[in-house]
Amino acid sequence: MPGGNATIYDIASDAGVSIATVSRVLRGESNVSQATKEKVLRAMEQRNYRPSSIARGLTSKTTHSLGIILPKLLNPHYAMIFTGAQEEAARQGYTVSLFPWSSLDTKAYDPAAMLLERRLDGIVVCVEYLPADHGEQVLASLRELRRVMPVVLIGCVPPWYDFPAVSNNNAAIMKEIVSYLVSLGHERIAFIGGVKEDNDPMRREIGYREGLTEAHLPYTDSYRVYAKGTPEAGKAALAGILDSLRPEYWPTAVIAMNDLMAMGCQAEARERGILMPEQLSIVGCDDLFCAPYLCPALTSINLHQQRTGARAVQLLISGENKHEIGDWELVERASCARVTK
Amino acid sequence: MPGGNATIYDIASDAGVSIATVSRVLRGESNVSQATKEKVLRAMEQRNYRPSSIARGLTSKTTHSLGIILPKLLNPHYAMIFTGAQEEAARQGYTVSLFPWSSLDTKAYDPAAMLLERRLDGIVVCVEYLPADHGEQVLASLRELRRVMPVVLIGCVPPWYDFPAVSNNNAAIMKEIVSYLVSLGHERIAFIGGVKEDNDPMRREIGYREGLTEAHLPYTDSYRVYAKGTPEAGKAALAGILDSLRPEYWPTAVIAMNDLMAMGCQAEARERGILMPEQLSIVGCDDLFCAPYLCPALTSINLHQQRTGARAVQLLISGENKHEIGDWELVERASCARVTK
DNA sequence: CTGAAAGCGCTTACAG
DNA sequence: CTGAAAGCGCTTACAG
Repeated sequence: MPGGNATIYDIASDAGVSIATVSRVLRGESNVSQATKEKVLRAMEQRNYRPSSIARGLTSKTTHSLGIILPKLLNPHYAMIFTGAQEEAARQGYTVSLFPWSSLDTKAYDPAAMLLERRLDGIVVCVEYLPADHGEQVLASLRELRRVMPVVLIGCVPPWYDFPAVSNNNAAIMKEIVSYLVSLGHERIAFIGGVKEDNDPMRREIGYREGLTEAHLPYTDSYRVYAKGTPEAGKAALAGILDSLRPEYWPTAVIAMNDLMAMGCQAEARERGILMPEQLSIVGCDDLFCAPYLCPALTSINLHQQRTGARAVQLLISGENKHEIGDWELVERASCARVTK
Repeated sequence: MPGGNATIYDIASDAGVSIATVSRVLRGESNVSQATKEKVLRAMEQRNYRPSSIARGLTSKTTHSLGIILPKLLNPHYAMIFTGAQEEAARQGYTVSLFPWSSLDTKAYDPAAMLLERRLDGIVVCVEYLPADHGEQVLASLRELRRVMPVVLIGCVPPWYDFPAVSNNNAAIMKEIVSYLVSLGHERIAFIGGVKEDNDPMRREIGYREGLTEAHLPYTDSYRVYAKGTPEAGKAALAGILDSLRPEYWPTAVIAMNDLMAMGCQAEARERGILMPEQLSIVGCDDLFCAPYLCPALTSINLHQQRTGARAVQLLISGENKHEIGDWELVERASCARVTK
């Protein structure tokens, strides 16, 4: 047996000490004489001994393993969050396993699942959105989950949820995007994406309208389309706007909820022969790796997702009940242009 | 205590039976009378009892948790593999945690790490490439890892490695791409990407040259550039080719090792005002979600990565020592055109 | 069909 | 500074 199979008993007998002593040097306790410590260390080395984290977990009630619930790893936005979370976890000696939760927005989560049997030390939950019609249901699931293990939220988290979380001020982001487009002379600015959210004071809706108000621009229902965050949905959404309006009322700029939707918008505009950015400016969000390679290169919002994931893990491990708001930057690329009259 | 805290002892005493009996119904053994079974089930329900997979693991020597080692989750190619692996694992009651292994190609892996203490039931390792200069080193690491837990490989895996694996016939893929381009009239076909690989009989190099040979086209060193699989590297690689040749010798088509590199090639061509696909056809590989949204939409190879991940997990769990070769399809999009003379 | 007992590989008081 | 013993929550023979 090359290794991984020796137990604390083997080491103890090899070193001529008790298992309690071995356990002490294992955990780096100071109350062990230098001499015995070395004996034990040598024995462990020779056997290529690795303590079983699972046996350790049985007594210590801590598994050093975390979970993360994501809507969809295939969206690089979440891959970035996961990567940040995993790296931070590894740094602190934790492992993280993936639990997709595609049903977050439709069904109550069943905490009776695999999740519970794993005795995780905690879990990061990425909340994509809190639908107005059943946000309460989602919240209830989260609370139930929290009764059995520490939870840190990422995403849409109204302050009254009282969960440790790291989120973004989506309202502020949207407002800045609107201001940016206004500064380029845009007056007809569409906003595509997202379901009708609950009344999170930081929801995008708020910032979008505030931005318009500040610029003394009217809010128009025709420029606001609800759709889920996929390229296909983005494409269809823009098509819907264009089909419903006479060309002279077409928006000169559209803000997409995420880069995926923005990609779809580009595809639709391209098909229709709408020049970008001359006739249509587009802003996305998430700043995916492909944003610089789209046509035109997509202006987007860098959300520092890896940092977000890392912070969430830190909160989880430290147990702090903080709600942090991440910072972000508008990354200007070629997809936005000054309005030509 | 709402749940997750009851133990098998609680259930046993509630139901008025021994823990052995509880354990039996837990594991769904048949030799339990219907009556006691129901009593036990009721007790479990009332306590919201969830067996501890970690206690179970101590005795049964099986943790039902798998690992996956990826070069880089941020490349959607690997996110697809992971997703497929995770879904299949969940279906079979397994959990999978992520272990990035950025150092696979440079340093020997230290199996003494976290990996070992976790007592995983097995691990899927994605091998990006087997560098000619230290492929042996990588192989040695893999073998060492395998001494302590079951391993299934994904990626570049020469048959003589004798590992269970699911890989692609990269040679066949490359050959088909070359044939496809030849059928469009291309004669100067560049191949960008990958380090110099070891002598895997299915390596891309082989197929590339075979394709040329079959079309009675010369192999030209100037059209073969080694570079790693990032957009930046792809961009630089194409720039290198173009800078080194007089325009009349420029390739009319380039095959990129993956879509990431292809994106970089597009960017470089665009900057130089080279028309795509009229003056330059490009083929990628991996068929990332963004491929249809690039300009022009990128022709690529669909590798069925989710299926690959799922199969790897199946091999891991079943313990079969098979080497499977996944199938794939060329997905034609707008990035390739007939050569104009 | 059911139970008593040992054991999995650690940690944690408790003595000394 | 070190050891004997109990215990973590299960599974697994072994009896009956």
